[in-house]
Amino acid sequence: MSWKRDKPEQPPRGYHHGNLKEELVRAAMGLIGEKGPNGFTFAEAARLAGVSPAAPYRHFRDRDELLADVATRGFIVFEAALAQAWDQGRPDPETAFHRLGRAYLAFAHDEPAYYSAMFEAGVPLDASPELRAAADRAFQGLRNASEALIALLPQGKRPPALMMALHVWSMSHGVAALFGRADGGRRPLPMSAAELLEAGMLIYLQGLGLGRGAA
Amino acid sequence: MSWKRDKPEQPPRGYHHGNLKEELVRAAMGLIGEKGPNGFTFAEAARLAGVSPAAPYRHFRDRDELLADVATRGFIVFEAALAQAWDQGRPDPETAFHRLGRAYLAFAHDEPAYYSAMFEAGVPLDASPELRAAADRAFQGLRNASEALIALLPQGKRPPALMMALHVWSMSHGVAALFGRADGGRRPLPMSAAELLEAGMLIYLQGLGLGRGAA
DNA sequence: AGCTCATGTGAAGAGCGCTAACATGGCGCC
DNA sequence: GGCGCCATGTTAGCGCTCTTCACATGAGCT
Repeated sequence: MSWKRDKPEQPPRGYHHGNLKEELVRAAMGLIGEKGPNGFTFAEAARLAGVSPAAPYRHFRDRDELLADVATRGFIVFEAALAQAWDQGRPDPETAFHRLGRAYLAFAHDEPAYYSAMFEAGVPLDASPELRAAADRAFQGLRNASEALIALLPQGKRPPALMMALHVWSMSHGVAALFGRADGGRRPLPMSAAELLEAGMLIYLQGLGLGRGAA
Repeated sequence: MSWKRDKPEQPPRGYHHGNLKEELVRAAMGLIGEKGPNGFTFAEAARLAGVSPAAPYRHFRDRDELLADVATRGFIVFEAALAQAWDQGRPDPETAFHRLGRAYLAFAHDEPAYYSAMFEAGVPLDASPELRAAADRAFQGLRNASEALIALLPQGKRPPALMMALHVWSMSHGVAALFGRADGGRRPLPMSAAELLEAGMLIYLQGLGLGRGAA
């Protein structure tokens, strides 16, 4: 015999779902997180949300728009995480900066769905103005942190903050993309991705003249 | 009126193609290069090669195997390009090292199909032993270069070569992935990706104590 | 109470991955 | 030189996805 609940946790709903858009996003994130951005399927997200395959089209123009939406939300959460880690450079910029690096990797590791949608799914940055804006704000956070660090240097020896921010982002993304994910199949390391990035950043800062005690 | 050649360069062939595997790889690379690793379709590659949609399965178990094959070839070409740029560290390791960096970006820029298959398509490194071997050889090239540079440092101040190679790869990949592609939609920069990487590497080397004239 | 429109459903077309059964003919063997 | 094997091609078809269209439902405003 079968109880009426064929699917788990299916609070009976009427013809209208009421909160479909959010549920689709959550379903999509679950799929992306476990099967990668390509394993995700519009139809399957609909199935998980308990609606017909055509229903999602009332909320997203197409599959790519859902992906872009996830990426946008990702950048927003990302920026918040970075801002919290940076904490306005307290107690001092160097300490805060290393927290920032760890936060970057933690995000990539703990939010694979967001990170995938943001950097691996091939979503063009200008898929929507909101996406671009969210990405810009996140980058601006990195840039502000870079500026605070650079301010510790004597005037003659200050590199452009934009360049430094780009370097930081590049190295962080490189480490995260190549070694930071749990998605087996990539290279095993003698050190954790976090340690690798931390060491790399220390060397980089040293090169700028921000070595320990140099300030 | 139409000349008999409906499709360009279609030398009439019999039932058997004769060189289908190679032609499929070339078709796949064309598609990946212009539409990304997801835009590539097994069926379309077959169409480009002028065979039926089922024919590719005589040469590749499935779509992923073709992708892995492209990635493997990519790593081989990549390793050759890096080795040529490194040129055994001549005339001196620093000069050769910067050539290496430029070669990395040039490869990412000039061979988008290879680079996509290698780093963006989500092909697991152990999809085949050949793939893993090719990737390992490429990395070994970077590692050897790192070792040569490190040898310039006084004994007490030498970091692990493996770590340095990982840093170099991370930063290179980060720059290439975020800013180095022509696939519009990403961020416009006040400097070229090559300049960005060059500057980053200079700062990093400076941090290691390999600054100009420090050797 | 009645209307309207956002939000759902079902059916359907086109395309893709992949398999199975069948066709062809290049090449090695006698 | 003729024969047969089997690598390599073909056609047919299943199940799935994305997407669109016409239609159904009912929540909320007037």
